[in-house]
Amino acid sequence: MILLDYRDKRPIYEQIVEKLEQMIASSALEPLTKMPSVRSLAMELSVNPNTVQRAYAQLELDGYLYTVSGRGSFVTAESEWKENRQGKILKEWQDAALKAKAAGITKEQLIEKLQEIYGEQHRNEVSE
Amino acid sequence: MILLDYRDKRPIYEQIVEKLEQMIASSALEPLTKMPSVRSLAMELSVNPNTVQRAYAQLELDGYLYTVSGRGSFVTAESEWKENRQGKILKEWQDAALKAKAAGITKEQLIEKLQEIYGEQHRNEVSE
Amino acid sequence: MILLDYRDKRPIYEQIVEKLEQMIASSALEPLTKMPSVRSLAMELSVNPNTVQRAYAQLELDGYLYTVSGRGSFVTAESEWKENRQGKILKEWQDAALKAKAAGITKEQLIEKLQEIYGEQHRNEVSE
Amino acid sequence: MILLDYRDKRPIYEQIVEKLEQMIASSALEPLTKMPSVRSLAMELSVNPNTVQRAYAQLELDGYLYTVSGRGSFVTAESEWKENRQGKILKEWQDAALKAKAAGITKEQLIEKLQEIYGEQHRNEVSE
DNA sequence: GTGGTCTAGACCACG
DNA sequence: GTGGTCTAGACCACC
Repeated sequence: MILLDYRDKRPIYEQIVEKLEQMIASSALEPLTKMPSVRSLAMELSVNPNTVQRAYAQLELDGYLYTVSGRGSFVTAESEWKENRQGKILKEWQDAALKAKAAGITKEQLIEKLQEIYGEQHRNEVSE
Repeated sequence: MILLDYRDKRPIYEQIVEKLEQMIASSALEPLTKMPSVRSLAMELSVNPNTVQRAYAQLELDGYLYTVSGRGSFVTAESEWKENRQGKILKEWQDAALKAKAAGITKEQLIEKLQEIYGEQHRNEVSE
Repeated sequence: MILLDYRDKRPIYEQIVEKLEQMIASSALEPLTKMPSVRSLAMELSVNPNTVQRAYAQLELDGYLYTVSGRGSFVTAESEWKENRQGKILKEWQDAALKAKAAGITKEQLIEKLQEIYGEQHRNEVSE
Repeated sequence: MILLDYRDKRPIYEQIVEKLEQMIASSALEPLTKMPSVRSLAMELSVNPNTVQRAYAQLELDGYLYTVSGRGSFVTAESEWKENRQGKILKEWQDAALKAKAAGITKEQLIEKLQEIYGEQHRNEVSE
């Protein structure tokens, strides 16, 4: 389910975090679901358990998971992270927009691009 | 003029690159201007000359500077980087917009923010 | 395997780049092979790790390697650099040929030399 | 007559050497002609006299000039450098050709390029 | 262990 | 004085 890109310069744990975050945000992993254990997910991804551990820790920090000692990790209810997440993403987008403005890109150009983006219904993957 | 943030995870030389890039792009440093020497800027920033040199090398690669051994580094004419820069920045903005869409932020919200951004005449600094 | 010439005016890192480039281009180092670590190659060449690192960084820029922090550097698949490389080398050759023409060397002389070069099966090393 | 390119990464004295070499080789400066004095050429080029001095020294080493103390520098007779020059240029061309062969460029491609080069009668400038 | 960054200090070629 | 390179040695994040 999760595909790691070893040529990506970002650390692996970060890639895992991002994928799981997306899966949770898109409800592919539903609230209260039990996450796979650190060990089993590490096996599945052929990755060091430390790495998965780190990803889980990050996700817990960000409010996507909660961990019960001895029982495992679970997906939290939406409310915990939804607002936070949107805020963070919106802030990044604003930064990018400010840079665009500073670089001389017009509002009209950006709005046109927005129309394109929101027009496409079936591509919600981030361009690379 | 340049403020370094040592708590920032990004390397120092990259911060220097970014700041100088902005200054050049915004014409705070005009074409053909002589840049401060590697050593003097290093002193000013309390940083090792190697670090500044690395920043200059990167800026040269990106077409913002040209450098002549024994004479100094100079700001290039606009045409060399302008188009390239806009393309890069626009791409980053699109990625951010796609993420925003995926996170459930509506087109209307984004357009409203754009109005604010392009309306404000006196804040063209990138938020941090 | 790699011999450094300290009397050569070119920087050491550039010599390393050139040798490795040749080895990769001639498939002496096959795609996906793990390169020796920065430190180990530095030891082997009796050179500072920084110097090797710089060479690797250059090779990555040129598309011969990709490198993953904490895991090592790896040879890329052919396609990434092959075309680019041929173009660059052909351009150098044309420059040399134009100089030869300007110096009064005839087309016939050059063609004769070409016959020799492409006739010899066992000397494909660049003369130095 | 001589145009210096301050954005060229090669040292200035080398650019001067190359231009003068070309002028001598193409008989724009005839044998036994007196060269301009170091000081006057330095003035004309807006360059440090040391730099011109160095260029003259190099040209003398290569056999293009000879210097008579107190009288100035003079262009040598052809025989002194002609053979030498052709040899050096030919060697460079061979190196380039060997690299081309190693990069998988065929003899036919090179010969075709040669036809083009020797076909053009009016472009004997080195491509850049 | 790996690569990435940084410092301090040195030497060189160039102008 | 200028940029370019190199060394020796250090610290960090990641796996």
